[in-house]
Amino acid sequence: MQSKNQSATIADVAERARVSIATVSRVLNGTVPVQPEKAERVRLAMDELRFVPRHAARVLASRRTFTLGLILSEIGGAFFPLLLKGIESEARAVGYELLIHSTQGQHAHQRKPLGEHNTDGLLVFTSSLELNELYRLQSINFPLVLMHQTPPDGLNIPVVTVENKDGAEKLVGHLIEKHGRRRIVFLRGPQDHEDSQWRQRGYREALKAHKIKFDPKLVGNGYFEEEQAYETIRKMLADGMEIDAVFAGDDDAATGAIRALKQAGRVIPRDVAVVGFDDVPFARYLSPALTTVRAPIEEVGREAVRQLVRLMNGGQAQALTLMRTELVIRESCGCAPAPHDAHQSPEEFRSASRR
Amino acid sequence: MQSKNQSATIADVAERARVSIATVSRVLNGTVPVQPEKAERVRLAMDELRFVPRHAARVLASRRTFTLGLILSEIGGAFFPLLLKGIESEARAVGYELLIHSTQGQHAHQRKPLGEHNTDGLLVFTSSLELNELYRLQSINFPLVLMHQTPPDGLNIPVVTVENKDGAEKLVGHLIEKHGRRRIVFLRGPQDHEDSQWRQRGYREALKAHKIKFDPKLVGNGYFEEEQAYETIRKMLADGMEIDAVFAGDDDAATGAIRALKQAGRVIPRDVAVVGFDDVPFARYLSPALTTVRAPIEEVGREAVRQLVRLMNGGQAQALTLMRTELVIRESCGCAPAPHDAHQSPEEFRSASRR
DNA sequence: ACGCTTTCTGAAAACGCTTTCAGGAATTTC
DNA sequence: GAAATTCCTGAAAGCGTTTTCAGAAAGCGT
Repeated sequence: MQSKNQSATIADVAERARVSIATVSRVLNGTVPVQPEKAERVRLAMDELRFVPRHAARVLASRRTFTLGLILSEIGGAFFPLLLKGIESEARAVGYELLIHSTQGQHAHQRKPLGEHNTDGLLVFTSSLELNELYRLQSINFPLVLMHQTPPDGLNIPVVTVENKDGAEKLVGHLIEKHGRRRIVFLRGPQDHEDSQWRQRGYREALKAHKIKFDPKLVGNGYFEEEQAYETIRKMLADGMEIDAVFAGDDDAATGAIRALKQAGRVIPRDVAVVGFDDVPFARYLSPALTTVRAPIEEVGREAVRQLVRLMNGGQAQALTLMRTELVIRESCGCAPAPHDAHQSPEEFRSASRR
Repeated sequence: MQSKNQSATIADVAERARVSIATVSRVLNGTVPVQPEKAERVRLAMDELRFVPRHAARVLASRRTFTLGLILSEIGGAFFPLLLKGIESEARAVGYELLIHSTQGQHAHQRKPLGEHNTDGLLVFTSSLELNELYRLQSINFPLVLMHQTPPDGLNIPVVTVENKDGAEKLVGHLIEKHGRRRIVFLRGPQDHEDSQWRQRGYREALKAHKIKFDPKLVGNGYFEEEQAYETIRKMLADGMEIDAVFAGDDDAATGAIRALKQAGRVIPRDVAVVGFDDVPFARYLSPALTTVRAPIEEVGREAVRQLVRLMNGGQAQALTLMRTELVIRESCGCAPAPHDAHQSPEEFRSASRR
């Protein structure tokens, strides 16, 4: 029955174990008890034939894919790997495979790469899925969890994100209170990125709380990217804009801001303080070490999977999961390095002692 | 026929367009010309019914999954996202979905998560797949491409990797020739990581070429991880070992080495030079800016997909694709920073924008 | 107008599983 | 000891596509 270069099927196993294919399926899935002796025969036959169930057949018959999809706009930056790590590890823990797709800007595809036809549920990062696709999936009751994006009007999709506004407010407050900064640039992220909008709100509230007038000129585009942030700060400096701090939107942008400032001969943090957001792994290794806000990104990924699993099992998910963020004070805001700080460099001693 | 909350099938479309399901399938896949008028009716019906083909049914019938698998030991470090980005973008470009699985140390799973049952081909990073599974897949002629690992004896699997030995040799040579270092530590990666072995070979050849006796004590474990490297260097220093340079195995480990050295009060590069490998994005932002070897990691990912596609299409793949590496001199080796600041050399601007 | 290709089409057979259904054997209940 | 229950099993009906096969329709050269 089993041709030599064709992998074994459940029928081959059944034949060899002298049972029906139904029984083989049962020992495979453990759905219903099987007489131990037969079960053993089946297991033996599976081994001998090196039987591996065809996933597609299984999916087709059971209408479950045991796969979940992750859809995001772009792979890149220091943020992404953390998120992915959280998602992947949790998905694996609950026995799901992970299908990844990045839309990479192009929203136009007719045939949707990820959806009810190949996954049991979808994790959607920021605005990587078109609105009407979101509506469609919701309307067929397809399990969906949003990350870092609240659902559009009329949609009731659980979301997992971090406490952006609060973090930004504390961060900017710190800059004002502890370091007396008043001309603080904000580098916003991509237009449709909700994190950016919340952070901007936090920025403005901090200003307001300290009676500093909001100056729209101090808001520039950082796009959460090193290069873009570099360019924006470079231009501001070239235009002779007076600034004494930069809240860079995220850590990638902070990196670019630092580069531009150093290039222009500004000393950080003496002349201009720089702070980021996220606390990605390399933030502490920047020079000076970056003051930022720690966002539990990996945990966001894990939690999103958990919520999705609840949904896929027919349960209810929490409408909003807001992860706490935490201020991480290092050097780039102007705070002195800790006495024996492991990350301190000679150069950093210098700028610190000059103050 | 189509119940309200059940998504449409090809039969629903056929009925509405008054054609057979075979015809629907044909306009779906464009396999065989269909009378334009009918084709239009079919397309209309598909739209109206919001028809999305069930992936599983398609896979089962066609015996192709249009999915490729990526299997790796761990998601993490600065290396991984670059690789993934290359793989994902190329996979998308050639119309394949990407299934990801990390073995995360545990090699014991009986049921293989990725294989011929759910993918058309597999990308295997380092030694993330057991030997016998590799043999099994090869024996059934399953398309396989190895990344950063040469195939075990008897297996003839194409591999894509980077020129490790050459890069390491040049790097260590530079340390010796230009900076007169002679007590150079090498932090090796995980035991089974081939990159590490080649780099170590390059390290030894450079020593030999300059008539420096190899001292096994100077070889420590870095595991390609910040924390491990930190610990190893810390211990070496605490033991009073005399060293004047560290070749850290990779950039992550270099970061840890730098931290340990700074903490012990050593000035980099004056007292101890530090160099890494890979040139991950943050390498240039370390302080001092890291001298390292640029490995075209993203390109490795892309090329691996290309080779795999050739294999999946029944063609021949190149047995070995060796990507060139390139020395990137910055400050941590002892070379003077560029005129204004190391973060600003035109060369670095360019490469920065590449990411 | 006649055979002969060439195009297009539909019926039906896979593809390899899960799941329902009904029945036989074994066990329990009274 | 008969009836009722429980437990296990196999036959067969899907799951939703692609693909083969044979035939109908249309085009072509003479």
